[in-house]
Amino acid sequence: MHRTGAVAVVRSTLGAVTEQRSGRPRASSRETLAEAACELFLEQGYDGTSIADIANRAGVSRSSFFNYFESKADILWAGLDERIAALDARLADDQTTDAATAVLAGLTVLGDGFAPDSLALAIVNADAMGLETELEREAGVRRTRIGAVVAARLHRSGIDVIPSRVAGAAFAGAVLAAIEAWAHEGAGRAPLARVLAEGLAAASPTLPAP
Amino acid sequence: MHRTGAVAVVRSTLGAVTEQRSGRPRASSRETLAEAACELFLEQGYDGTSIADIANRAGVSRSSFFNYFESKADILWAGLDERIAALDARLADDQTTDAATAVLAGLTVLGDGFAPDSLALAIVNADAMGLETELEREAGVRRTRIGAVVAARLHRSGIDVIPSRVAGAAFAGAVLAAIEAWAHEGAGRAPLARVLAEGLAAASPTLPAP
DNA sequence: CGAGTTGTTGGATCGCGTCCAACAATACGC
DNA sequence: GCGTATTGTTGGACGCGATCCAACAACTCG
Repeated sequence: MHRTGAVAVVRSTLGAVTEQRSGRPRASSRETLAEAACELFLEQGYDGTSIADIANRAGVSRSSFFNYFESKADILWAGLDERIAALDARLADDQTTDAATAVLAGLTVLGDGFAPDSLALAIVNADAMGLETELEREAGVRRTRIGAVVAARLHRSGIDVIPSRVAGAAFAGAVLAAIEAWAHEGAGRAPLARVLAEGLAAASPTLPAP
Repeated sequence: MHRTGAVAVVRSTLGAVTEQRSGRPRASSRETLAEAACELFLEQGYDGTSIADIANRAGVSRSSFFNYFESKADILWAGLDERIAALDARLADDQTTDAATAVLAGLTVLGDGFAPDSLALAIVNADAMGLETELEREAGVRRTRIGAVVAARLHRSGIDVIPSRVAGAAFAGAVLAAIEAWAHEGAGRAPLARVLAEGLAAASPTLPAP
């Protein structure tokens, strides 16, 4: 069986680290597929675009699409999902006594460096893409996930279940409201941080008085 | 074309009002289908139960299922969805100056008389039914909807967009956290009102100081 | 009894998501 | 250079949710 783990690290002249694993190289990338998808969403709408269409424009087969994204909806949300996973790991490891500041810090870094990706594009062009209901559904999932992560951290620090969940929901709502506002005011121009700070401030009163 | 609107109201001896419309009577009901569905979910799991299975056990055809529910997921959420629609209508009509108390009152009546239906059963037996991810998804949709309704009412009264959405998210989280807690502590025993009040209290600090 | 209305049924269709076996392209040890 | 392990790609099949539609059935009313 696998003798070495079969991973070679190739260091280029500039020192950039490119992980070069054995086996056939990928024929495409998430970015390529996401671009193709967004083009098609604008041309034909979200529902009018099949996964086969997207794969076809990106030059891969329909089967391969699922090597890059778990579902059609994940095209738009993959970026945020990664950050939520990172937030989860961060808050789960956290040993601080002050859960409130840990949550605030975690959510702030979640927003830091958030790039205008396919999600921002989709929010702005939601009507043109026929995405209204789709975004409602999928935004709800992320709100739930963020809320659960935050609530778990708060509950671990001794806060009751219901207040923890309410606070989690408030902070999750702050994140998504901020993303939406940021996308609408031109994701490229202003950083997400400012509007996110406004949301976090609005949600903070749900935390127990210090 | 339709001459009278074709609706006859039949008043029984006890005064109960049964709307008797012209045309073929329904062969089943939401309740019958929901019961059949819950039985099957417990026996085979949610994913292992097809809509054909449900319709079959309830004694109707698969096609007819969609005359009663819009989707498989709606079997569990139809009850709450009706109340959300009522909340929406109530808050949209509301002319009160005090948006905060209007929201609190609206959410309280949303919880009043909430009966332990298929949703409560599903929450309690989520693991047995293999519903964990499904409930996460669908609960998120309702959280989003409640949050949007509340936020719209708050925003109409002059509160900024982001604080409105954060407060909406907090109150929506309160409702769903309350329903979940209520289901887990035996939906039949205690009324939803008490635990819901706890949630609303936890969410209230997101409202502007009076 | 006939007309209008409402509901049921089966079948067709479409797309998402899963699964799988066959095949292709790479790295590595020899 | 050659086998081998590994990783990806591809096409096809499948099941299921959901939509649509024409034909039919059951009821009310005049």
